[in-house]
Amino acid sequence: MKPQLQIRMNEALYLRNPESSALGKSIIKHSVEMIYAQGIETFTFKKLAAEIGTTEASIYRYFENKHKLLVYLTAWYWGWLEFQISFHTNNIKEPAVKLKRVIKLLTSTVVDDKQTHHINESFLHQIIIAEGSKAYLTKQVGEDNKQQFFKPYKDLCAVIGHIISEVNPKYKYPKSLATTIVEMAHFQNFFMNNLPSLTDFGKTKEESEIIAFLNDLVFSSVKKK
Amino acid sequence: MKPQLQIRMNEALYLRNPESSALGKSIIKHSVEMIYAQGIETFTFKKLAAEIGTTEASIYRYFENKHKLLVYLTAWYWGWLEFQISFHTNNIKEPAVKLKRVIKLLTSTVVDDKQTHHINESFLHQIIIAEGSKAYLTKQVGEDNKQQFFKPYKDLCAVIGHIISEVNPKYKYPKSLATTIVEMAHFQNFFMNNLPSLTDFGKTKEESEIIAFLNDLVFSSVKKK
DNA sequence: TTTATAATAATAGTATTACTATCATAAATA
DNA sequence: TATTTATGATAGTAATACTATTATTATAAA
Repeated sequence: MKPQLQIRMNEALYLRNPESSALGKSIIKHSVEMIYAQGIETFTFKKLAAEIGTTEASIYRYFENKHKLLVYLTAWYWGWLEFQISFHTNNIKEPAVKLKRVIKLLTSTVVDDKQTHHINESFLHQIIIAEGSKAYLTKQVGEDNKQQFFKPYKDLCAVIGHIISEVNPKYKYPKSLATTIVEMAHFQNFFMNNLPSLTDFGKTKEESEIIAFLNDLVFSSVKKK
Repeated sequence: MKPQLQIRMNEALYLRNPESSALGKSIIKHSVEMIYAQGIETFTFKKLAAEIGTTEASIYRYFENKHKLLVYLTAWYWGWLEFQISFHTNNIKEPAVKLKRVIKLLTSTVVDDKQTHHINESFLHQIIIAEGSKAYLTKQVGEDNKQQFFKPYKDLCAVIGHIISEVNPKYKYPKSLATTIVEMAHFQNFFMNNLPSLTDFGKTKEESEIIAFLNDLVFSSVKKK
């Protein structure tokens, strides 16, 4: 039996820790499935309660509202992804190789690790692509940021920024390039599948092409001239 | 007196053309002001009606719902911006110079042209930064796309893609780079002002730095090697 | 084993949102 | 002057986003 990977979560994101009970885990599991299937706009706590056979009131004991739940899921994802990245780039010395691996991990469809836990990472990956930016594109972004809700996202970007600086310490925009990589890994995927004329991958719809594009973009900029 | 610049709008975006009446123009004007001030989430047709001294029912005669109104505003913005770009790059022959000018126009805070019309372009620019991607990050993106709601956005990206191809006909990802420029012009601005540790411009908060970053990014990639 | 203590279920209720419908009236147009 | 059209006034509905209360059940401490 594999040790369950636990992502350390900011306690201000929930009222009761969903990892602490069967109901909590069920809330997370079915939230992911339902938001994946119907999108965050039409998803409601009432529908979720019906789906898992509990009451709205019970769900509100775990999460203050839908926004907090979305932020929770995104924070979990970024924490999980940072772990994946540190795991898969662990013994790579060459920073350029490491950066390529990061781009691949960011862009590739996640395979759900069924053994590990109740969260379907593949669904969650799709949720992050379509809904992730809504977590911070709000008027409360300042408040939420003060409460450290975006720390996992910022930490991940910082890690990528550091790798960029390792590749070329003189490159002037490591942080902005890091966020560009992360956001574009997702946006190009969304566009490829939904507004294909906005990308150069509309024909094949291959993730490998997004990876090639990002590699070209990143290494052209970062490489010493 | 300047000729009023009219942006040709997709008729499926509205029930009654808001440009055709004083009430319609008031709806647009105050929508922009209110969404700018309070964000799309807390903005409602009821509040808007109260603000402009009309009824909810009257507003619903112009727009089916809030989403359509947001899509209308974004479509207007992209149409307007494409006009700005064609105007300001009109007699530039050198494609690289043209591309630089485009990056500057995309990134710079718009100055409201008070003389021209009821839409405050400066507010609208901020709305596009914070809310623009919500216009297409939905489950109905396919439907909306079929109805051509995103044509102005796609047209603008196509124009930029063509300029990129003029700079280097052999560059492999003109479309994806075009969307990257457009999205990053906005996201870097949002991050700079709201989550500054994600960018390299948190200290100065200067738009000129975003422009420098994008120029470096774009020309490193596009230039023949 | 009893008892305290949590957690959940069941139920009800409120304010707001997102609309739709109807009818009267004012303004524009033919 | 008659008629079309836009708006205003008013009402109403279903769904959303919660909050509150009380009854049960499961768990864990004494």
